[in-house]
Amino acid sequence: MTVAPSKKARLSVADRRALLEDAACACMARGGIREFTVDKIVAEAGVSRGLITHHFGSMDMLLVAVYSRMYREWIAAISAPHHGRTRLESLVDVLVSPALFSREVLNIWLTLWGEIANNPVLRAEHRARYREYRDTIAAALREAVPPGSSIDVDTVASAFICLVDGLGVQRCVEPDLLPEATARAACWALLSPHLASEVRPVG
Amino acid sequence: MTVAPSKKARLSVADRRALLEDAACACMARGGIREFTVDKIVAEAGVSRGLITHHFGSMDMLLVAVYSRMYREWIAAISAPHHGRTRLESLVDVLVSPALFSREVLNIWLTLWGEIANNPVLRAEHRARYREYRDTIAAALREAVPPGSSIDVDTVASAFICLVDGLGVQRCVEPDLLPEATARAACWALLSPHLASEVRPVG
DNA sequence: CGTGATACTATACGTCCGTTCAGTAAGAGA
DNA sequence: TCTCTTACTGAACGGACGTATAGTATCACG
Repeated sequence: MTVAPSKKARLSVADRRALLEDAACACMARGGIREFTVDKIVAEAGVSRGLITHHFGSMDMLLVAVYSRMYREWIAAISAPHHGRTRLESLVDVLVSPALFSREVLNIWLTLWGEIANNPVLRAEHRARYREYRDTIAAALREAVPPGSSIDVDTVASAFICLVDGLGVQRCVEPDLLPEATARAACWALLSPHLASEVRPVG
Repeated sequence: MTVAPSKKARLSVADRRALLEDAACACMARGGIREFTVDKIVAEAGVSRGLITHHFGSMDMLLVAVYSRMYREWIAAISAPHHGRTRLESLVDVLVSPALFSREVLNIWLTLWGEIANNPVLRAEHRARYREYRDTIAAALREAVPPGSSIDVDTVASAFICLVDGLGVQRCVEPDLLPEATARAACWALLSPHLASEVRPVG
């Protein structure tokens, strides 16, 4: 369970913060916001109770750090190099891959969304990150639309993000009802009508 | 704020339960799961602390009651009579109407999803309700697909539900970024390719 | 006009929450 | 080797949590 590399080792601020964020994510993945508590997180990280305040100031600030970290990793994952396929194809594949489309990861997102909706600090963080996310998808989309097309890639990207979010909800709540292939098909059902025919994968 | 129709009136079990469920929904709509507490709910309802245990046994059971109620009302709303339009058209309209597509209602759903993902009792309740929900949409869809079409309406209904869920997340987290018209357009973008051309509304 | 059933109140209880803070010890620089 | 900074510990705090329960008051029924 608990990773205890050495008994009394002092870590750099960055390393210790990362370790606490990891532990916080593990707790959230396990039981949502109810597991996001000081006691659970420090037990997971194998440190003392005072350390969260020392490094983050408050639980709210740790929550923001976790959110920021999740978004950063998510965008990095969908921006990963694509081997001999279109950017959009590899992007969709990554989104429905076990790395992102797992109950654990999605439970963290679902939990964070519930907090964003009710936490002004988190919402401010969200605003900036969402823009970056949408732009990444819009860029991939722009490469795949037929030349001279009049569609607004930002709008399509927004709708696509909504679908991906909804697929995530479904997958998190009832994983067996939504296999990876079905999710991928749903993605292309939304995207294909806007694309040049040669870039549409088989349905 | 608090609805206090009479000072010491004794209500029927059904009425009092409904009143407590209303109060619980109001709290959830206001601040998610963090407002779903005994103190907040009884204050909202204007009753004493013991009443939740008396009528529901525990907070967990109240949560299940709230979930059941939300789903019942949601399905009733999308099943409402449609005046001179196809069932599918009026269904989509209701889904993006202020009655359902409001920050308050969606905040309750978002909160409940987070709980379903981590609460076995709620998940069992969800399973039955979701089936009913999907069947309602599949029925409306079946009326709109071209005769002899080979599409699987259940699959399309599932994908559509995911999109609606995702639109709800987006709308709840950042209402201004997703106006009703955009949401409606996203719905039809997913549905239209499967429909007979004469039933597609203008984009 | 009693009288029993029970909707409802109000208090008390133990647990867990996030934060504070005085104290400890590790490790870099001298 | 000494010293100073600070990462880190762990106990203590006040408050909020859900639940249990003894007591009160209301209404149906006789």
